Amino acid sequence: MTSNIKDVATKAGVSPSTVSRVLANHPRISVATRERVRDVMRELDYHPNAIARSLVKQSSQAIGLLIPSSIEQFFLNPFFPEVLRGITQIAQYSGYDIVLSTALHGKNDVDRLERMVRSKQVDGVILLTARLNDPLFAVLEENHIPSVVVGRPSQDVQLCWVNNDNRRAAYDTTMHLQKLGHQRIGFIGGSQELVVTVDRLAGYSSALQEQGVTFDPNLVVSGEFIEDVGYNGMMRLLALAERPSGIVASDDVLAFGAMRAAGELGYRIPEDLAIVGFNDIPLARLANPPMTTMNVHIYELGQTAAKLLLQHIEKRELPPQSAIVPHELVIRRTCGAWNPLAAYQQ
Amino acid sequence: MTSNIKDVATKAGVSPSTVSRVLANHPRISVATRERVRDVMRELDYHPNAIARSLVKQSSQAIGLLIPSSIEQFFLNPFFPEVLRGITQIAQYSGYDIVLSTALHGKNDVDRLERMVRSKQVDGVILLTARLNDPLFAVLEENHIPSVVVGRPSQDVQLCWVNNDNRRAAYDTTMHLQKLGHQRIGFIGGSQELVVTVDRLAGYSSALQEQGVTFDPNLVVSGEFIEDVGYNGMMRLLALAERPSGIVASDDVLAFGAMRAAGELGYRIPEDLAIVGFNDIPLARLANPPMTTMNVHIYELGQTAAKLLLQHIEKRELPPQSAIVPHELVIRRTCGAWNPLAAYQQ
DNA sequence: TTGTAAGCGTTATCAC
DNA sequence: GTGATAACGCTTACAA
Repeated sequence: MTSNIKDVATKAGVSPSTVSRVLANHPRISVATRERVRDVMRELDYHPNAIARSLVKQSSQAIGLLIPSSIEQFFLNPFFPEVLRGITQIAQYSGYDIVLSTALHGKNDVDRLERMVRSKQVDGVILLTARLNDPLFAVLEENHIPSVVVGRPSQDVQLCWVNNDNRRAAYDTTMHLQKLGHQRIGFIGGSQELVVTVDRLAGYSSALQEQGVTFDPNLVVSGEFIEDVGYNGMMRLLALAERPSGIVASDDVLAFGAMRAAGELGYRIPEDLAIVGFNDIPLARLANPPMTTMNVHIYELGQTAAKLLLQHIEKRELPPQSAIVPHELVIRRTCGAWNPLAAYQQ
Repeated sequence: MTSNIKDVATKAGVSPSTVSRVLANHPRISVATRERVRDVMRELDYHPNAIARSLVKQSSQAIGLLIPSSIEQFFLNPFFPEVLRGITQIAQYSGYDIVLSTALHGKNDVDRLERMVRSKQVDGVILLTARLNDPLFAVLEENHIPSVVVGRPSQDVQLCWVNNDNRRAAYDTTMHLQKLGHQRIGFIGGSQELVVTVDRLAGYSSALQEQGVTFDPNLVVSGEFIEDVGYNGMMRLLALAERPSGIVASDDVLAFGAMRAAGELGYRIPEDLAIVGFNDIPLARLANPPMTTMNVHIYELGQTAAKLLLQHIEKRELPPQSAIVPHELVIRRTCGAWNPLAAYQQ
């Protein structure tokens, strides 16, 4: 049916090893046989079996992504497709495939991760989220699996990671609102189990503290990274006796929800309420008004993670490394700081 | 280092085949040995090698996705993550992994597809776009690879596919605008090389025809599925001596671009200009004004594709099947047909 | 109920 | 330069 290396060898009148050598572009092989073997390959429409090769080479030329068990969460927020895009770009360039671990329905993340790495399906893994005290880190460390975490491991583990300086980034956004005169600033964040939430909350409160404002837990809401959470959170904040005049949202999707709530209640943005998001997703620019948001360079985050992983796959003895991807506040209209003359004031 | 089936066998005092049998939950195995082997597995922290298993079983329990060579295109439009989400959901449930074919930098799609399927890396493939006269279809057909196309193959091939009735869907959106009194309706679409574009264009013009309006090529623009194309397209249409009063955009991202252009030129939506999109991406609802758009149930498209593929992987002799996923116009504010009383008019 | 042995399609190590 | 031969780690007749 489908031909194998032996068929090619026989038909070309050589041994399988020779065929394997022309496959690998081995230098010490005569031009004549190389050509002949190549011809036969074409003739037989031969394609080497990647699985067999992986078995003997003990490497699959693939990197695994552990998708959070809630797939919904994963693909509904533009963050993930965008990291994936960065990862894919690097993988593509280096000839690595990407396998999405989805299997083992009903099993927990630890099992899924173990299976993926121990079964030799992939040469390394990228973790797409970092939870507080995440048991996955231990699995990676114990198994000495080349791996990179997108985010910051909360424990002290010997692992590679790529992150933003989230504390600083949140500090910067909060400070931006404070400089615009806001005293009472609310925070709408993701799950408190995520390291990123904790870090951004810390940055937010350190900015308050620096301005002599005491942290008010009533001004903080958190939940999943979905629009509804932003909507409901904003509703709750606006129902407060002393409502905030500015909002730091830890994700653009949350900010969108917050804007929708504010709009329904008749608040004008930015006149009555300033909102700053996080991520600078493509649609932030298209929002009405266009959204001020902290660009964390998600694509670069993905690229860097993949590069780091590939390095550690090729040289397994390399010590763990980490990288910080810079952030950058993109000032548009929702914070009230827009200056239409800026372009002329160089 | 990492233990294999032989280690387990030795330590448990049985043969490798016995270990293999307990792995496969073979019925005819004594409870005693099963327990003993299981204990040793745990003790040795044994995980079966998936690659070796694939080699002998001639199946990888993975399905491949051929990502369009322009990754940018792929992840930048919410359409793809959403199909992927549907596919992933089904794959997860059935214990299949997903491999994204990204490798072979610089090679063309045909090569990438051939490599993926012929190298036995995956048990089947899903094609995420259908181009006019796409050479990929022939590759799939010739190789008798279980496969499903998301979209409609333009040629007459013996392949599974899942699609919307795009002709009808575009007819419906166009008709919707016509019923609202629009005579001059523009069309902003994706690449003319995609079957989906051709189909929607056909539906658009058949609706015009039915209303006795002659098709005007000046009212049609097309390009990639990116926001800029919508923006520039709209600019061009609005520069026309006789500008359209309604727009059918073949993608919400295009519609967003169109709205931005209209806004910049001072046109009010829907008073001066009606716009209808396609896809109902999450942010369509959040647009300002909220966007009227044709929901094509992308998630279901992905699910159906995956289900079909899995069926054909398990029973390879099954004849090709196809499925149509229903569409549904979601009326919001950009078409001017919003009726705030609708909820009370049951 | 369990063991033996062949084989899945490659690559790597020696020879020559 | 090229060819035997032995892995790689598993499954599966066929025996026992």
